[in-house]
Amino acid sequence: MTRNNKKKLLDSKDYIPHLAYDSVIFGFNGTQLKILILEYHNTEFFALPGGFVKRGENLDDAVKRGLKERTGLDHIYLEQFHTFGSLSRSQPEIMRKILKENDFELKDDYWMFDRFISVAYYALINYDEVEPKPDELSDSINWYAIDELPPLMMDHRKIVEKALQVLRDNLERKLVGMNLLPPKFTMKQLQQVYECILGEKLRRTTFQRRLLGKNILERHEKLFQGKAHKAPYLYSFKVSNSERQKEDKELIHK
Amino acid sequence: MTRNNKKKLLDSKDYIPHLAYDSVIFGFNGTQLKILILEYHNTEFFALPGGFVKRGENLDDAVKRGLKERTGLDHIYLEQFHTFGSLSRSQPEIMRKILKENDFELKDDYWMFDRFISVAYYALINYDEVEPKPDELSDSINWYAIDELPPLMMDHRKIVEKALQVLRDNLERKLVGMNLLPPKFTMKQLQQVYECILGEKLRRTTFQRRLLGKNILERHEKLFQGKAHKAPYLYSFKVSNSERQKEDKELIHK
DNA sequence: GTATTATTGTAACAAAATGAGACAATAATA
DNA sequence: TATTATTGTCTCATTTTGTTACAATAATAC
Repeated sequence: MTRNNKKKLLDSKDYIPHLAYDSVIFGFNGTQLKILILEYHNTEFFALPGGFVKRGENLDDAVKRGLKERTGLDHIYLEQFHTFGSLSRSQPEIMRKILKENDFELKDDYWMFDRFISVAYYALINYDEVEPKPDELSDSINWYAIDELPPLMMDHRKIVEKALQVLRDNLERKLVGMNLLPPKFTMKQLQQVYECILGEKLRRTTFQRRLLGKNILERHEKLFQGKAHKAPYLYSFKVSNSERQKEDKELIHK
Repeated sequence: MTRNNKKKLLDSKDYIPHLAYDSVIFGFNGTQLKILILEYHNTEFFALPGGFVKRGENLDDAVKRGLKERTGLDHIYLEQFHTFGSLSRSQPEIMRKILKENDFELKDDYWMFDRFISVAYYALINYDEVEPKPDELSDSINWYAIDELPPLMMDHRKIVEKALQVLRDNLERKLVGMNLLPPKFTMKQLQQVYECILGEKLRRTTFQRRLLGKNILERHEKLFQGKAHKAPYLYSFKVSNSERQKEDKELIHK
């Protein structure tokens, strides 16, 4: 595509103006808690994956659509956690630069340059199942450990921090581990998820006793890792992922 | 005002389209947990107090403005808890009826008949300090006990239930009691707030020991109620209301 | 005055949950 | 066969919570 053949902008008629969403997509690589960050072409702007809501589309569905496009995954564990609506968060010059560097034809009154209120969601996905795909506007989409994030544009840093705070609060109640780990995992892996999210070390024996005491884990065969020590058992959550999500929904809409 | 002299509609130029807020305003009358519900003129529509966001206004400020108008109170404890964005929640015929019964001139393409996404907040206020005022559109605004609500319009019932669910989750962490009680209160009053929110009875001695153990209460003089038994002490929260809110804000925005 | 009544504050003991350390079991390796 | 690192579990101490008991006390009845 050449500079003379500009790309067509998204039509304002198709989208709800002033409303966007941003998603904090968490994954666990076995050691670190990471999130997906994209970088826009030629701008050095790092940002959370986000998008807009179509006029005939449920808010939740818009977010699911965006996640599907970026990760290829359906049925992702998703939770809305805050809506960011301050005036100061809108910076039209940033959006202008992004579109310009992506060879879009620009109009001064284009709807994307308006003020936006953004509904933020976090998603929990199985790191290994995903091959993130950059979209049309972005150079790359990559995993970044939560304590090694690049400088993020606009208020995206605040959004990530709020997501982490809510994730922590939900750690026990929502069985967060289930959505960040493969179906079968060792007790050590589960503990590492907890430690990454809480940002502190936990006592091994207490953790094991407490988790087993909850009666939510099923024990399976041992995992022989080829290491010179006793092999750990594999565990899975008793309630399946999808059932658990259904329960949460029922709680919400009851 | 006569039928010939129709009222002027709010101008779409002043407000962000498709975006509204609703507020679940909790108060405690000493026995029951209540919320403020308004009834629109001549419609039998019961609804949560809500409003719209001005184009040059922070989302949070819009909600504070609405609360101030309805309760006369500044510096209310306020927490955003969910954004409702499903397609099915929008019912333009309801808004049409409300405006019609209030003698507004109607236009078919009026912005208020569009789809709305609503950001929901809950507020905690001291029941006794407030004299709720109906606005232009509503006959009345009254306290209703949470288990004796009238049928609410649109999805407002769901909004209330979600508010209660979040309030429960926040009960310990956010010192909810502080904002629902007068500055000085008895242990029994505090326990009643907890019981109303949780919807279950608590054991008196355990509750007292646990709350005193937290070291957040200050003991003051006794309250002589003229009853034939030992007079209870009055307590207050050690951290003042406003300081506590500041802490929460810092947590959020840090 | 004195006994009665209802409620409050706290102590005392039991039960449950958690902290901290010890130790046997066990895969691979030397 | 001994060694090594890690895992699963046990034990005992500590803390928290559940439960019961009981003394203190403000008003009232007598």
